[in-house]
Amino acid sequence: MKPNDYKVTMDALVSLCKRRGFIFQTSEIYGGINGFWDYGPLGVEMKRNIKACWWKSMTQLREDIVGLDSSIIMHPRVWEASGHVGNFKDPMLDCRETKGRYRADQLFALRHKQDKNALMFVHHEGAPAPAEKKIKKIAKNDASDYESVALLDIPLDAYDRLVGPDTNEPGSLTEPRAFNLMFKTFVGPVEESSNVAYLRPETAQGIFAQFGNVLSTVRNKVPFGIAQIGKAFRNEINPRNYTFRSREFEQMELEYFIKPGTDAEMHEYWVAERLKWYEKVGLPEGRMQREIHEDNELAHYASACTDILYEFPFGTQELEGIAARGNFDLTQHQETSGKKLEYQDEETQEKYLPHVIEPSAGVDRIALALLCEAYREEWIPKGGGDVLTAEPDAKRAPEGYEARTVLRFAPCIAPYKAAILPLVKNKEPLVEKARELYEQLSKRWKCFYDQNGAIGRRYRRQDEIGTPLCITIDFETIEQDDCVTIRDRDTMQQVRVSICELEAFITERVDF
RNA sequence: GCGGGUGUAGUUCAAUGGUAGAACCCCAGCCUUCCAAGCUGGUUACGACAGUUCGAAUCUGUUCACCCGCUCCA
Repeated sequence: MKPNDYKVTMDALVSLCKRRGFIFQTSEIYGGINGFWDYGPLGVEMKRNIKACWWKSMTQLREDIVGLDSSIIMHPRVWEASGHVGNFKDPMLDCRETKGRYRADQLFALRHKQDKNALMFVHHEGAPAPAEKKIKKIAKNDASDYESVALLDIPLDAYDRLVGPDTNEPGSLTEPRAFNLMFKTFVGPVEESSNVAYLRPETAQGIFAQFGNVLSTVRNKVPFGIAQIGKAFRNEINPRNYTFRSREFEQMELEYFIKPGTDAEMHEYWVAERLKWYEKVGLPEGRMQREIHEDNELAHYASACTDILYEFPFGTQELEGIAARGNFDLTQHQETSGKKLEYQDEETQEKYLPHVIEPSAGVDRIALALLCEAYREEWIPKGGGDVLTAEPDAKRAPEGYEARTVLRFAPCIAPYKAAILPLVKNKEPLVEKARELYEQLSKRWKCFYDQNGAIGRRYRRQDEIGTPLCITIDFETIEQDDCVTIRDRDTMQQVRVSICELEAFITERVDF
């Protein structure tokens, strides 16, 4: 089995994440709460590294993008303008039989004009034909004896006489329930409706709402972008797959404002840019997919949308969506707020609302993908030779081999960049030198100091948390050459490096 | 939201309605000159709440969480 073919099981990964402090269930001592997760000491380092790599690639390595950190709670009218309030306050209902889900306000029922206890036939708005057929077939009546009534006007105690749009038996429809995916809260200590506010369901709207202020302070010219990283909240109906679909999550969003008409070209550019970034943080092309949304799947304001997906053990799922949103959002905010958000093109003297390309990525999903991708169980031959990738179902390594678990993170993602290890701990000069080196290197990188137990055990422990480099101080370091042994996580090969060249050596291998 | 499954130590697993055990991990000490060595000692668990019972990890109910399949995912 080739190393790249290894496929982790979620059980093994979840177990390691807890054991080593990457991810914990939130408030676990109280039994947890569905859809929320905590990042432990290693997880938080890893997640910060993901965000730092993104932030650097956006705001440091290019001069056309600036950052923003907008508040999580914004004026409620932001969400009216964006469409989030209007689109998600609708009551929905389910069919127990077909498992279908419908918007209650889009359904109507044919009700017998005289017989109030007769069966009623539910149909979609403007499409009564199937229900009329059922009147003939099931109720043996004439459709002209029936009148159409909005489903929301049907009393709940009559629901057992409703025949659903896709069934022939009554009583399969549940009561309508309000589905609003936004978290509600109150601003100020008094809980009244005039104080209702929402936890943002996406960071993007903070960018659009501040478009004017940013534009007037940074003097950037179109095309230019505003980047933001932050928490967002959605009351997902069904959180699933470990941290993949959480109710509280972190987004990295870029709104890249462009000249109208360049949408297709810029959209393509950003899809390519983002794929390059994924490759750089350790998600190889082979496990990534692109999904291009067809015209009929697009939201009404979008002209193109491409999802970037990763092959998780539980299925191929979305990490990032890159949408061409036209000027929908700026138009909405301009209209709702009454404030001009136009951009003046200095060359043409033309005023317009820029169009926007929106690469929107989920930090937690990327973290999960990176963990899945990095996880390997390997069999190491005791006498040297080729390392084997463990067979998934094998309980233990074959004769002559030892098992190791390793997270093969890209170094820029690894929680610790290097472990500093004195070869033995009961020889004071070694410990002293190691501590000195640890303190020196810690000024530049997150490092780990460990003196406990045999050196081999310490190497394996670092393998399991993905530390790319182990730096060992031995007697030669002290007595002879002022060099250290650097052991590589992936190859397990060792090289001697002079301490004065150490920082350059590490920089070359771990920096993004 | 529907259906199915599972909850015992950090992890993986035991325990006939009657004293909750093991392995690995972890911690401390000893030892140790490069890939999970050894010795000694140590910490830590029945998801929660009710009920049945003289007695519940075990039986019943409720609930919470996680997993699988559907569903949903602006």
